Amino acid sequence: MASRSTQILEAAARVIARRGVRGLRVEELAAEAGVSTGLIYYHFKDRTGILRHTLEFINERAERYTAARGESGEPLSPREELDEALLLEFQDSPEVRENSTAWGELRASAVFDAALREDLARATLVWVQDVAGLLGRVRPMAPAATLAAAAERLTALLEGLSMRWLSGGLSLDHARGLVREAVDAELARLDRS
Amino acid sequence: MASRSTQILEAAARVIARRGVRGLRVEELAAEAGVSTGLIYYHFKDRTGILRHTLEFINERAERYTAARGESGEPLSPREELDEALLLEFQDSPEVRENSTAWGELRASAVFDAALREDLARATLVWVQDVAGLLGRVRPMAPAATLAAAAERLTALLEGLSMRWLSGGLSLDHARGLVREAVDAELARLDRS
DNA sequence: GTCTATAAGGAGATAGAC
DNA sequence: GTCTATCTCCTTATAGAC
Repeated sequence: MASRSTQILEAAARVIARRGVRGLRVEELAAEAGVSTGLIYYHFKDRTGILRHTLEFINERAERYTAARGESGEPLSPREELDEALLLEFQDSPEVRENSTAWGELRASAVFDAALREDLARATLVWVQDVAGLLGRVRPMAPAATLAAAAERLTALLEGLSMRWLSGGLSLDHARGLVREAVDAELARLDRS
Repeated sequence: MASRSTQILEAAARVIARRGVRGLRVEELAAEAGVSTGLIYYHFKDRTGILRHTLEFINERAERYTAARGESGEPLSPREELDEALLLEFQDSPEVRENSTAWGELRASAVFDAALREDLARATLVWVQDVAGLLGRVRPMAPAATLAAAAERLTALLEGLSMRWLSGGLSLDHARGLVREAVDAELARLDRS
């Protein structure tokens, strides 16, 4: 039941992955979606409207594949769940790449656009708390503040590595290895505190 | 003895800190530098040339303040040197903020602009090796590959935290605390490998 | 080396037919 | 709802005078 709007937003995610938020051209989006530029303005008012709806669309989609992680397959140990949740960002599926790219673009745009900061801060907080929760299941005795700090570092590291991956300076395999070792290092640190 | 080129590049760093790489307009740069657009094209050929030279300029400036760190004041222990080198990125001086902003912009732009990727990868490598060298002086017995991986993580973490700082989601003090703890965690991991 | 003026080509947005 | 055609502004980049 992909409506016209959805069809355009899916195309927008692809175009943003290819050109970035600030490289998105309405005409290219129209071609990608197989519609006219006029129709896009009919549905989304203006360029900013396109962007806002696309970012919303992308967040919903990310929630969907994050949730799907737990449901399928055999039950995992807490450590395995943690690893999986973090490594989810380093897969070469178009959907993950599109989401990572858009997230990085959103983060970079927020530096110059106050309007984006609040949404981004909220989404970041949710992510950090999610990771802190997973860490807490691996080290149940660790204090909450320590878990939160470790989660902040791991998620910030993921963002940093993700940008290096997307900008071509880091292979997926290498990134995944670095993430695993970072989890090791953080867990070891939790044991000592 | 600031030459005209230098004057333009300093202005470019300020404009990029304000508008981003993709928000940089040659006309605004000209106004900021107090010169004409024509002169800018005379010196830098085209928009990409401006960007490339600005990246270079920023890296040199960062190296300068990185180098200046060691010279002044009392001699530091290897661990103190490492901490200082990493914490250098989290100061609220205009110069540091400009450098961090520009670096983040260039990283984000490189995702969509192949012309920037090579320079950026080279600059990243230099940085990683510098940090690996400092780590090696703290843990002289650690294997080079292990040091390199730790340096990759620490620098990627710095990039991630830096973006959060600049996009308003993280205070400088908090960022500095997280960096210190990350160094702890990485050093502890080096001891176990 | 530096400026002024302007060509040339995007890119966002709208009008009006169907 | 959807398309075609087009208007207008903005931006890069160059030409030519000084």
